[in-house]
Amino acid sequence: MLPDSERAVTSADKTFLLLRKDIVEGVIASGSKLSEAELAANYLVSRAVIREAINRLESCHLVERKANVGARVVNITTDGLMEIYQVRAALEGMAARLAATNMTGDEIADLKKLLGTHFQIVKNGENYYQEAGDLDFHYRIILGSKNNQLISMLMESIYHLIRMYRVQLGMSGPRVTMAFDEHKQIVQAIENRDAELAEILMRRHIMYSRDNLHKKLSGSLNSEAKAG
Amino acid sequence: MLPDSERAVTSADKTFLLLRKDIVEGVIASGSKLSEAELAANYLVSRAVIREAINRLESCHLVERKANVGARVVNITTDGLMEIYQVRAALEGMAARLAATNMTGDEIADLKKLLGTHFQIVKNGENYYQEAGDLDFHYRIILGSKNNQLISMLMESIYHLIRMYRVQLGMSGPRVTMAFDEHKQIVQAIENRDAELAEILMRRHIMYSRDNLHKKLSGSLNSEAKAG
DNA sequence: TTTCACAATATTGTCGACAATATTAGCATT
DNA sequence: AATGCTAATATTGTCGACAATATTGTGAAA
Repeated sequence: MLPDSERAVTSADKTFLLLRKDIVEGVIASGSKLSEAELAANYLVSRAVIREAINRLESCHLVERKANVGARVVNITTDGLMEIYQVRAALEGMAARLAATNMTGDEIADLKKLLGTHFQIVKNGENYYQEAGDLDFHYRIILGSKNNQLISMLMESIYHLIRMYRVQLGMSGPRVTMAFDEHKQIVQAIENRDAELAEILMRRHIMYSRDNLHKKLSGSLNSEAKAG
Repeated sequence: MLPDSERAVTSADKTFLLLRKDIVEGVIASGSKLSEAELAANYLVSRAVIREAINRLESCHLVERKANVGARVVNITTDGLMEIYQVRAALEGMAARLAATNMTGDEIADLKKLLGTHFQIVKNGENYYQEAGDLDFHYRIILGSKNNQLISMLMESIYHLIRMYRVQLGMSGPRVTMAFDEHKQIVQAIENRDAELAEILMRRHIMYSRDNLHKKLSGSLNSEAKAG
């Protein structure tokens, strides 16, 4: 059973999830305006629930609202993605540090098992890393930090933002090149309860990925400064 | 003139700010239920604007909502404050790192000037550090990071949360013991454009403060694990 | 032709009423 | 008396209408 907070019970919950999905996957284009009336018609709900959904999207930093003007999906820029990765490095680095102390033996064993399945995939000649598997790896460490503030920041806003970028920039899918060895090192550090090293390795892992993205994107996307 | 995002233009804006003030200052007790009807009557607005305000308070992690049940002000616990400080250390450490690279010469000069006025205060025999001054110092470095994601996370949620704890635990006011030397070191690192050191020092500065709080609070406040 | 003012339109903000859900109170049964 | 069911009450969720604000379009003056 899902935890109480994750289950969509109310109409606004469902609409929020639908809207988030459509934004993340680009069905609603980045930068486009969100008309309350229009959305209410499309999603077959009243403006009130659309407004509540939009408010929550704003909390995730997926849309920006201006009073008496309306909401727009955030613009995708290289700079924006780089900023997010910088924050991610700081937070997930700390998560790895805390996980090294706070994960139980069982949780670490599970993590190693996950790593084993990933190794099988790599060994079997498939030279890619499933995105889902990568996410699973990171999720476990984030949850392993046992810090609810950290968990909610990463899971409720940053990860959806990143997914939006990945999907819309075509960086998603199975061709993601793997960093299996980096994952292995991180798990080893956690198993050794070496918090300091776990943080350093996790941060480096994320910053490598950031540099990769930067290389692929430089030139292909404007990195304009935000206009007033 | 205030930036567009800071000006409260709509009724929901104003109510949000009022409610936040009252929660942070303990006028509305931590753990207490927020009845929409009651608040609507007290603040002389409709339930719709109360609901919007509560939604925003939830984004700040100041209240928690449960579908069809209602919203409660978050509970204050030692563990909670420790968690927040851990996140703060990670984010502000990163902010200091980025500030060392991204602050302009003028901004650094201003920061040094601010440090000078603090030195005057300390030298003049007042053995305390004004809380406002401390905040001002941290704000400048956060803004100096030039990372909007980082800025919004720290300014829009973490800092209000911390202030709530400080006010309600009586840790506020002018008796805050100063860490002038630590501030000085941090500024020096930024001036030297030593990003690595700036981060280490800022993180240590915050973790010292965290340990201080922990000592003062241990025993005086329950640190129960969150129930179901 | 350009620019400014003003009217017309469209969009967001706010409200009160009703629907759906949770909580409480009372009663019957064991 | 304790437990479980049902009805009554209270609270949150949703809706459509109206108010307030922004945007657009039109026309007059320079």
